[in-house]
Amino acid sequence: MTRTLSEENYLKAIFHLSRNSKEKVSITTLAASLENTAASVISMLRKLTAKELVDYDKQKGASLTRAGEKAAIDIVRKHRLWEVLLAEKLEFSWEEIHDIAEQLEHVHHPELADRLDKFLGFPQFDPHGHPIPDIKGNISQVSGKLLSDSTIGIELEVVGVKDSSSMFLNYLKQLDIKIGSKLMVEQIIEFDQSAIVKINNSSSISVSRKFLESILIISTGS
Amino acid sequence: MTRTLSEENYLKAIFHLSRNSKEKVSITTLAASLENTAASVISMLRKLTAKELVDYDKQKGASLTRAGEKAAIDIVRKHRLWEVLLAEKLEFSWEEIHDIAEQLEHVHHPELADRLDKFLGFPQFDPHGHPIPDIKGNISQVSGKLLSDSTIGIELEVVGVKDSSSMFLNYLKQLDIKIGSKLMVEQIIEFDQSAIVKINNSSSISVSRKFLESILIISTGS
DNA sequence: AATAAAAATTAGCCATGTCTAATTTTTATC
DNA sequence: GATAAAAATTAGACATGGCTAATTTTTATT
Ligand SMILES: [Mn+2]
Ligand SMILES: [Mn+2]
Ligand SMILES: [Mn+2]
Ligand SMILES: [Mn+2]
Repeated sequence: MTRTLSEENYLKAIFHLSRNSKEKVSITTLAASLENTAASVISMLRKLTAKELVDYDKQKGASLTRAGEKAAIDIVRKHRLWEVLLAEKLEFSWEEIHDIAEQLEHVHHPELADRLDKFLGFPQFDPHGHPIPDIKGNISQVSGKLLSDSTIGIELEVVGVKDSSSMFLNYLKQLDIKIGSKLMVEQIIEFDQSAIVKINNSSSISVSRKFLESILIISTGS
Repeated sequence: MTRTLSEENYLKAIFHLSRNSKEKVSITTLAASLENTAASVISMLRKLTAKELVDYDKQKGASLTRAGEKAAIDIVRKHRLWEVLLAEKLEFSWEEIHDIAEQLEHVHHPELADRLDKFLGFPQFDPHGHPIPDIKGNISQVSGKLLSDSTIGIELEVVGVKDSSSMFLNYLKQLDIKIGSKLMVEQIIEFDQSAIVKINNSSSISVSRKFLESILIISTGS
């Protein structure tokens, strides 16, 4: 019952997509997320259904079986632990680690994740602020809420990002925003839901709605 | 010009096989080494020849071009660096690391090997006693010679193994032989070239010719 | 209910990397 | 030099995981 790289990527995609919306995942959504065609998605879902990793065809949409979720969490755990190693031990930066971890997450060995976990000192979050599933598969609550859901005029602290793409992270680097940075939403522009945000108590910049929905914060001030 | 996993495994196999015999590698030899059929080997060699990583068809046998050798050394470097990380940082044992490194060696990132190298303190040899190519691709000489080439009655020290399979390494573990262990060949049996070997100055055991050809030693005594 | 748009599905094709079963060289051996 | 064995090659097939181009089904919109 060994899983191919493609199978693992599908399981992970379904896992992440059903986390957000809490719903069954449609073919179209999966296709967009994996940058594959709907036809390809359907044939893979059939394969995963046959392997009893995915429930499908019942209604519209796919969801993970217990076994599928277990497999997905295992991949996510490996992905995030490798990211910690890459960042903390090998000195890679925020925007470099994700793509390497995409490859490392598919390395198979029954004890690998646990050894990494121990070596790294059982980290709770990866460098993007995402929770690392523990050895039993329990995932702690994401700390923080979306910047788009925050109140105007309150001091906020960045605790994570929702988007780990190097495109987004390079943008943040340019703005000198990282985990721990201070933000304050000064104004929301009604016209397009963009905002003026003060960074680290110095410069104020204009950012898009999409930006606001990609940053996780906690409020730390008045 | 990105390489597939299969392509990389062929390059590595040609590299190792032509190291030993210093000759061009035959289809049959490659097929045996990769556990593929001769037909498969031929079609892959065509592909690699088209990519100018392999010279073929000139005479009997394949060899690496300059570019092919560079690629192969890069893979070997990654393999051995990962083995050091697995053994020294993640506490995996001798016989576990090779199979994991077989997967890790295919992870692509321009700086990964160098970061690993630095983090590990620029190790010269992997846990099996094999030299790690440096950043420029230079490979230091294997220290030691084969146990089968040693003189009878001289104290020897194990500095490496020629066979990194878990099968062989588990056998060594059972015999309590590791790098640094002391050996002495007491007798060679003419009949089948097997030998009586004293281990760590205590028990003597009988080992096959194949065994003698799988251990690297230096002489340390009279 | 009729119709249009969106989503899902089917059918057929393709590249990669394998394989088996001939067949053709090449190399040894008498 | 003839002949047998070994090695290389060809031919054709198959599994995987993609794709495009219909077609069918479902969902919305008047
Ligand atoms: Mn992946
Ligand atoms: Mn991450
Ligand atoms: Mn490999
Ligand atoms: Mn090794």
